[in-house]
Amino acid sequence: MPKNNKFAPQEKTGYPIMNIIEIIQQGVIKGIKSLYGADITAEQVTMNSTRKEFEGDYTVVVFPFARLARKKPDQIAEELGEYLVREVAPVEKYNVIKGFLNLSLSEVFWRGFLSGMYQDEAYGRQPANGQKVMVEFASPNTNKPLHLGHIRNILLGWSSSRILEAAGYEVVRVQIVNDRGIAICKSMLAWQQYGQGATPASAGEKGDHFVGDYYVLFEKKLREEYKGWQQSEEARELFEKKAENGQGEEAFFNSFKNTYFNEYSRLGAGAKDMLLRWEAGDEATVSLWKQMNDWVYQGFDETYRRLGVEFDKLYFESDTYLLGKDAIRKGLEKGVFYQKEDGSVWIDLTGANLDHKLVLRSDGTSVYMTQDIGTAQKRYQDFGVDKMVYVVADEQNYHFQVLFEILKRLGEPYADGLHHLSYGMVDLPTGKMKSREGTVVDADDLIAEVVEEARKNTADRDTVSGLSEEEQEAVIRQIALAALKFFIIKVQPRRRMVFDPKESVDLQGQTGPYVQNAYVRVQSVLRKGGEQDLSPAADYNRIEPQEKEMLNMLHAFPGLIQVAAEEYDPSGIANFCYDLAKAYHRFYHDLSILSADTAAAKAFRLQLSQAVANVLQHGMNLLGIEMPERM
RNA sequence: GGCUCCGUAGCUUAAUUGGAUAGAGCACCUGACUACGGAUCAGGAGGUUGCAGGUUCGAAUCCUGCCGGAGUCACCA
Repeated sequence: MPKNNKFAPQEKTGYPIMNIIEIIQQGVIKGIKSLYGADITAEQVTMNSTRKEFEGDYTVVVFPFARLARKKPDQIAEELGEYLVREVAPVEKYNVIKGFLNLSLSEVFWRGFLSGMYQDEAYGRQPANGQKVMVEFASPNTNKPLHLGHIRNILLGWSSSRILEAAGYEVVRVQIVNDRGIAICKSMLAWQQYGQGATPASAGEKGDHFVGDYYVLFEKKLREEYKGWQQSEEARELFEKKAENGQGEEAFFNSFKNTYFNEYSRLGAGAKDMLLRWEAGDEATVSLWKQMNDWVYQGFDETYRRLGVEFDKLYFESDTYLLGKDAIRKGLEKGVFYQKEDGSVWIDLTGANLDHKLVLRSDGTSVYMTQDIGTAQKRYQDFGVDKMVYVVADEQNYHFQVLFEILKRLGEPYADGLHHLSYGMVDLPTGKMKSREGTVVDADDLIAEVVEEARKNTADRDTVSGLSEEEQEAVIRQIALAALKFFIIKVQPRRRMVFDPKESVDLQGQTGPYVQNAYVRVQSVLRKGGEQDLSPAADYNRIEPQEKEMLNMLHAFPGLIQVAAEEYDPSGIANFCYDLAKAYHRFYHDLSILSADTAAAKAFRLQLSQAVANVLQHGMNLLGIEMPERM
C-alpha cells in the first residue's frame, strides 16, 4: 500500500478533492453570470445529493434562477448543465428532470477521492481552530444513584464534546456536583439513626446505591412519622381549622406535607439541623458529609467507567454556592441590576422578552442564579474558554435564557459563546419516570441488563469462540453499550423520547450492533485479502450504484461533523453511521469483493471497504461507541 | 392564563433547514447462502405529516387560528 502519500490523490483530478460542492457552486455562479448576466451568491445555489432513484451525484435546484433568467426552469437547467460539463472538470454528465439539474461526476474524480482518503484514519477531522470550549454534563445530586435521565445527559455531553473536538475545538469536560443541601442531609441523618455504622463494603453495595438507600429510608420513615402524627390531637385541630371548604382529610394532609416537614416533623427538624451544622462547619457533621459523599463518588466513578466517560475537572457546589455575590455587587454599581427597598437585588429583563428576576435575596443570600453567574466567571478564570455548553434538561430552558442574558449584560467576554444543550425528558412506555412510584430506571441496572442480553446473543456464536474469555467479555460489553448508546443518541436532543428497555437491547435493525457488524465484516474481509497492492484500483472503470452511494456518503462525512458541532446535535452522526452501514451491507451482499471479476474491481472494493470501516469507526467513536474486531 | 417546545405508519423515529414519489427500524407476511460473517439482504403491507386557512413554481418544514401533549412562569435547587 502506498503509505507515504496518503493525502495525495493517485489520479489527477485537476481540483482539490474536498471542495467539490463549493466548486460546483462557483461554477453555477459563473454560469448564471455568463449565460444570463445575473449575479448570485453561493447561498442562493441550493444543492443536494441526488436522490437515489435518479442518475447523478449532486442536484442543483434551478427554480430560483427562473426569475433572473426569464426562462423556464427546464431550459435553464439544460443550459447550465451544458455549461458545467464544459467548464467544471469533475462534472461529466447531466440530466434534467422537472427542473432539477442532476450532475454526475467523473469516475476519475471518485477514484481520486477514494484513494486519497481510504487510509486516512483522521478523515473528517478538522484542524485545530484555536478555540476552547467547555462542556458541562452529568451534574448529579449526591443523594441518589444515576438513572436513565442522567444517561441521556451523559451520552449527549460526551458525544457533543467528541464532535466539538473533531470540529477543531479544544474541549474541557466538566460537571458540577450538587453535593450539598437538604437532600444529602436526609441521607446523613438516616444513616446516623438507622445505619449502625454500616458501610458500602460491609453491605456489599455500590456506594451511590448505599447512600441512596438511606435517602429512601429517610423518606419512608418520614412518611410513617407523618402518618402517625395525623392521628394526634394537634393534627386534628389543624385539619379542622385550616382545611378548605369541602377538602377531605387526605387531600389536606397531602398539601400540608411540606409545612409538616418544615414545622412539625422530628425528622425534618433533624435534617434541617444537620444542614445548619454543615453550614456552620461543624466538624463531626462535615466529616460525616465527606464520608458519605466519598462513597457516592466511588459509585459514580464506577458508572462513568462503565459508560466510558471521564471529566477534566469537577466543580462542587459546596465550593461554588457562595460565588457570584461579587458579580452582583459590581453589576449593581454598573446599573445592570437594581435594588428594592427590602434590600433584594433584581434585574429587569423585560427588554429581552423575559421577566424581572431576583439575583440576591433580601437577607443577602444567594439564589441558584447567583451561583451560576459566579461559577461561569470562575470557569472562565480557570480555563479562559471561548464557549461554554451546558447539557441540562429542557425544564431549565427559561433559567438558561435568563442566565445567558445576564452574563451578556455583565459584559462577560464569553457571553456570545454560551449554549444550553437542552434535551427532552426520557419517558418509559408506561409513562413518566417517577421516583415516588419506583419507576425510575437505574443506570447500573440498565447497563447490566443490556450486557446480559448481549451475552445471551453471543453465547451460541462461533465467531468469537476463538477469543479468550476476557476478550469475549470485552466484546459483549462493546456490543451491549453500542445498543444502549445508539438507541439514545439517534434521537434528536430536543425531542422528548420514549425509552423502551426491550427495544434498547435489540441487536438488529437500526441499532448500534448493526453498525458494528458492518465494521466487523470489513475487518473479516481485510484479514483475508487486505495485504495486497491496491494500486490496480486506479483502473477500475465501472463504479456500481452500490459503490457510488457509499462514495457520496463518505464525501459528505466531514461536512456532517461540522453541522453536528454547530448544532450541538450528535443524532445526525448516528443516523449517518446507520445509513453508511446499511449501504455497506447491501454492497457486500450484491457484489463480490475478494472474488471480484477483475483485479481492479477487487482493489477498488478493498479500498472502499477500508474507507467505510474507517469512517464508521470514526463516526461511532464520536458517539462514544467502540468497535469490536469480531462479534 | 402568559411564554417556550413537541404532534409524522400500530410502535420507535428520519427527512441535507423551503425541493423531486415523506425515508428507515420494530412488529406482521413472503422470499434469499454449496460465495468474502445470516447480528445480513430483497420484497409486501402500513401515511390526508393533529385540524383549518395562508405565503409560492414547490410546505412535514415558514405565517395565522384552533385541537392535543409537555415544560416553565419561587426571596426552591
